[in-house]
Amino acid sequence: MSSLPTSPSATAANGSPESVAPRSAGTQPSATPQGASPAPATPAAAPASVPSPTFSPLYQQIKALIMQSLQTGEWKPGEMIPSEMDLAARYKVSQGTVRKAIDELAADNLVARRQGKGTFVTTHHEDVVKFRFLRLVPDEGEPHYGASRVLECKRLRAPAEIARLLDIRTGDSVVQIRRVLNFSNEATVLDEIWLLGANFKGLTAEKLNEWKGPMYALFEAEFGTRMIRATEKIRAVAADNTAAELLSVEPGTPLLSVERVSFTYGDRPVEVRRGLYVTTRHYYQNDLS
Amino acid sequence: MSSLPTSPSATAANGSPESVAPRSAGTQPSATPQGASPAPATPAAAPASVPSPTFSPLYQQIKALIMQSLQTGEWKPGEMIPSEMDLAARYKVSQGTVRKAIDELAADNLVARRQGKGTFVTTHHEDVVKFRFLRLVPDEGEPHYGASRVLECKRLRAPAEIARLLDIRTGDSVVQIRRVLNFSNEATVLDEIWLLGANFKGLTAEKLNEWKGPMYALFEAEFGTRMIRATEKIRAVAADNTAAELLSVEPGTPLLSVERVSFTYGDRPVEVRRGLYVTTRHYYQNDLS
DNA sequence: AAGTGGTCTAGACCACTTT
DNA sequence: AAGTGGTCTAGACCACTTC
Repeated sequence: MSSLPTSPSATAANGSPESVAPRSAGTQPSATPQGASPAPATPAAAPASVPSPTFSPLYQQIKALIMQSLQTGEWKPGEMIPSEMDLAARYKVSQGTVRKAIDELAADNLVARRQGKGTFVTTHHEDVVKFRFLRLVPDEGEPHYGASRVLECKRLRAPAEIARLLDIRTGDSVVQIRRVLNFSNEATVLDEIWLLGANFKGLTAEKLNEWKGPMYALFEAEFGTRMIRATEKIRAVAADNTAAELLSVEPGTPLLSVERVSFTYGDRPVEVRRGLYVTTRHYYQNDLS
Repeated sequence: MSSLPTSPSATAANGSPESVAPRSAGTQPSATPQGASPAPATPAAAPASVPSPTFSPLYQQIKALIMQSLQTGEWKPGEMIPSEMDLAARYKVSQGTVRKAIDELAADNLVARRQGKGTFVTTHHEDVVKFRFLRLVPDEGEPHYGASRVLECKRLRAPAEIARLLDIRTGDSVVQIRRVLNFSNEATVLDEIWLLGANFKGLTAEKLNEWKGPMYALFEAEFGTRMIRATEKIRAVAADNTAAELLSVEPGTPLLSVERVSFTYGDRPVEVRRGLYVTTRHYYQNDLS
């Protein structure tokens, strides 16, 4: 939520809302590229003061500006963002600085660079992204996504625990979904999902069932809510009667319990999900590095 | 294992084994910084030939060279590597190119930069690194590492499955370790570990029990084998009688099964590990991004 | 041919740490 | 004060894609 971080010399509100720093726009690199002193009388003495309360490098500020444009939908998922040269001109910084900002956005998987083509906003429609958020891999053969069967989709008031995780108040509106995922015709995942009510008005079981493809792609396309990060807490639990029946296993069968909180821009939590995975013919893949 | 990749213009064997490219070493940036043209008569026409069979950017070659020095132990875990300027002089490239190489090594967690101090080889003695390889977090309180009780440590011939994962032949020598990890005085992890026999001559239960600290730190310090990456396959399983007894749970209790393969330099597997985690008061933490 | 991202260089200055 | 990594710039050229 923080807007432009204050920078000792590089930032100071000037006229243009797009311009980041009041730097000398001339091609000649002046003696003080960082911080155009508004007091031209003492050009050399001015910028030494103020040892910077909250220093933020230029490229971080550019990154924040680009992220803001992503959030507001100026550049939508799947679209190309302006070229590095264009962004450099827009923000009045060098191409190298824009480059470094985009480097970080690419590392965060918010955008993807394609040489010769441009830089594109990532989307949950891509195969690559799917595997980032569903790490269940079959023992044999390639990952394959079966159909999602929605059992339930209703609005209700958030229980205390869910509200806490979503950073809302107990009783605030949430949407609850329950569904079963089949992998090669075997019930493999039972999901219980809570979504921020405010962000998902009009979400129904029909919409979910009609949708072919990842649920997050639907959220992104129809509700303008893009999941960009998640944390998971994984445990082994025993199947209760309900889960056992829905997953066609014996009660007491060990299941992987995956509690996920997903975040959108600004690190705002928008989804809590509790998945129960049958791991007899699949496993949860993780890489440590 | 691949040595210096061939590069169209930037690479060609010259005298110095350290020098990467036969570029003009003069301080004056010549008209052709890429590929010093020996024929100054036709400056624009020369370098177009040879469309590069296996192109590899300079900084990748530098990265490989630095990694080689890490592997051979020229710079040991915990030590500082030469400054960017020194490395630039050594490899006869610009500081910016060295910088980019180190950037990637830092992203891979092979080195860590510390502003004002230098760049240091990472080590498993650091707290930060521990959490990269042991992701079990208590429900309440801070992560705390209890003592490791070694049940067994013996040499044996690799079973087929282990041999396959370690990329050796069935029957080749391996070291097998079994141990229990206590977290705040509760048995929480039961590990069964297989190590490449060739790399761990002289490893005994005594050495393991005397060692205070992470096992990987011992491997790194005493056996020159540094784990830099691992993959894990996670499942939920039921405790058998042996595991139940050692972990003080009822037989049949759901446990997290974590099958890990760890790799050292050159992506060579050196360890296979099967852990059984009690997840009643702890959970496996994972971040998706 | 033109436009995109990717690499490489050189030099300036800043921030941090140690001497 | 000196040395380290961190930021920023400007310009050149390369590789890939599209027109």
